[in-house]
Amino acid sequence: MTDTTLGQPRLKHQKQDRSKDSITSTATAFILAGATATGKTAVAQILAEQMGCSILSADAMLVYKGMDIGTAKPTVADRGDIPYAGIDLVTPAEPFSTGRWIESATSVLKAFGQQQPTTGTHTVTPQGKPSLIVVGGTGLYIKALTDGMQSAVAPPGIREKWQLVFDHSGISGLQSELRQRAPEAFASFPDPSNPRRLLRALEQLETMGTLPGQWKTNSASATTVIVLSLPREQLHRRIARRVDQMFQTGFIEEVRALRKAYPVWSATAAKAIGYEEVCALLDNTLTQEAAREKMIIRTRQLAKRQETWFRHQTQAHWLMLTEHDTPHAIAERVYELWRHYGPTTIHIPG
RNA sequence: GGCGAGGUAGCUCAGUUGGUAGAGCAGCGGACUGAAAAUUCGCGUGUCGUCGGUUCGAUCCCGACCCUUGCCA
Repeated sequence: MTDTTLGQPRLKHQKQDRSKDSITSTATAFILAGATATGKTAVAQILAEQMGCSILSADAMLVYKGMDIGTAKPTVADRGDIPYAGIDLVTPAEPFSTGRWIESATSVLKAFGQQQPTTGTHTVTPQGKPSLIVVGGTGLYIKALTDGMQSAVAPPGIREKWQLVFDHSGISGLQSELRQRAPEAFASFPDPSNPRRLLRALEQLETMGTLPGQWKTNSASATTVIVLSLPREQLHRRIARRVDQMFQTGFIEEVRALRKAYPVWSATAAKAIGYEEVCALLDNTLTQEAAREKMIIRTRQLAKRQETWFRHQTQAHWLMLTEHDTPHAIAERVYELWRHYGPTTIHIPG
């Protein structure tokens, strides 16, 4: 089959990377990405059923238990018999991070790694061998998976320390701290007015002695992610429709119940699109029409940022869709592309 | 119908003592290494309601008209 010949150079390339890092094992997965509301969840479900795969969600908001309607999480009925990982990992009261997601993903991959051949013939559906579909819109999670994120858990207190610097002396405080510690790195810092990145850079510098730089495995050229995309105007229409559906299917009630169960939410969960607005609605600081409007706008802006990420940060094959394409038809096209590219090899850390 | 206020970017508005105009939001593009649905950077020509008048020159002053809005009838 043509799959294997196409897959060959990639495998060689990745084996080289593997030797210079202390990565012990690999797994393979098919990766499906795309902006929010492009329909990737339904497509992944169909493909998982047809191929006998499990699904690993790469989405920063599906990790929260109970945040279902507003995150467009597939329902239990939607999921059928397909095992899902990467969802319902923590409560909205707990903070979450990319690191925690990788941790969780790693344990999933380990289970799959043992069942997968590391080299040789990869077919799209290895007979009798369950395979993994990674689906999601959080580009950083996918890239962390495919390219290997430098790992270091900062000891508690360090971020707080730098946060304090920021609170007291603002962005210029962080800038001068970084300039002092790493002048040449600061000079070429990509966006020096971004407090998050400055803060994280200082945190990492203190913890690991290095700044964020090279990805661990430079396999971007070998990884092909399928990205679903709709024309902007059609996507905007779908977003508006989906937000209205959320309200019609009890979104406000969901948020009300969640607040009762968890009076205080983590900073990450509290910023979720829709949840922030409906909380404001319940606090009477926003009308329902204003909440709806704001949700639609924020979702559109998210979608735009997601597409920017996939355009520039991942080796992607874009699948241009129309709103008239059915999930089954899309699934068929994705399947063909997966046949063509073969699965992506993922290095499992540890 | 009378009196007042207003009609400027997709929206909300600022402004020009007359030399053809700029903010916020939206939109578009970019960045992104453990907060990522986060955070952050860049991009502003639009018959200044319409038609006349005054003027070297009008979006600005004057007149008429159209539309919106408030109060009084």
